[in-house]
Amino acid sequence: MKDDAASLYLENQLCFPLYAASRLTTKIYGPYLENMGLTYPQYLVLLVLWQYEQLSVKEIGQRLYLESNTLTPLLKRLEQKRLILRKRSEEDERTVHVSLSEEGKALKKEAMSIPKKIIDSFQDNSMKDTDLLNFQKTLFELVDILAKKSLSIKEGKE
Amino acid sequence: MKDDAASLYLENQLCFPLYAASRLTTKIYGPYLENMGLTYPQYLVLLVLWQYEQLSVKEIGQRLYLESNTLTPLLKRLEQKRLILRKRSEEDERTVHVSLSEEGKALKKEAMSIPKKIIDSFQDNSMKDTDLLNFQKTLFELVDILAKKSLSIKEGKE
DNA sequence: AGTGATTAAGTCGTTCACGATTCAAATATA
DNA sequence: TATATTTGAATCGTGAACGACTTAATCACT
Repeated sequence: MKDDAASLYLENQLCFPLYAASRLTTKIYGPYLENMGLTYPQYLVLLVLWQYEQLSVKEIGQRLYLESNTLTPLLKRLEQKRLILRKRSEEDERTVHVSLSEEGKALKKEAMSIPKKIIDSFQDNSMKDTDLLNFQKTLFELVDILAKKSLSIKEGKE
Repeated sequence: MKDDAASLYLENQLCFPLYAASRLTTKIYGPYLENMGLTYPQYLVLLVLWQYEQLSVKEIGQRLYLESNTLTPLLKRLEQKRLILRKRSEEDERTVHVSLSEEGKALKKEAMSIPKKIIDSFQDNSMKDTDLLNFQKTLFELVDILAKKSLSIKEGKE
């Protein structure tokens, strides 16, 4: 990679296409989530709760790479929608346990049809399944590396 | 892909790792941009202006997949920092031309050192260059497909 | 037991994203 | 030429993200 002006252009960067792809994929989810009255980050929280039943705010954050300053207001909105329950732990009063309400559990059935719909809507595209699988694998590796990196940045600061 | 609960889990999805990777990479840019007093989206706008000198709000949006409701306030902030100029076109009073101030142009030199620093900070990682290049290629294809897709969703709505 | 550090959640302020809408200018069409 | 439609930018409201900070509870160590 040459250290000249070209390296500044969008096409040559990694961060921009990730940023664009993230926003664009979220937009594809949009109509389906709107039907359920959810935003994408709210859907992600439910996703981990459908998998783990009960988690602390901290544990949700570890899975989504988010912190309490983002999660607390979001969880309050999910609570207002009667989809989750928040309860302060009795063993450790610092932690708050988040779990699904009956409505929250019920929403899982509806949500299960989304991935298939998203995939179907891509039937006409030109990407090979093998390419996509490979891509996904690298993407997860990247997330892993980035998470460690950004953690070390944070610790370096402190 | 089976249409059961497993397909809901984060590990099996594409959108979540994109979302995570996007936020994590932005965080890596953080310290460098902070030195220049910029946010990542502001940096992106300067990036396209360093490449094209002058663009309308619309044209910037086409390159970054953003619309005026996001760009207008952002551009005003860049104007306040004296990095760009905004001038309503005389041929077509609807469009606003955005161009770089001298300070904005001067910032390019500083910005040029960032990509190398980011890359260097990844020296110790385990990803092969070839994998990364392949990944980047697929990522751009994906952005292209997603952009078309989300455009057709939008038009279908209208 | 006492105190100093750490930890989990929450608050606050700023900046994105984005849907819905408005407004004025330009274009198309009757 | 009138009028309808489209277009580019801007405004508004809501919900993320996130840095910096606060608060209260727990832990670690003497």
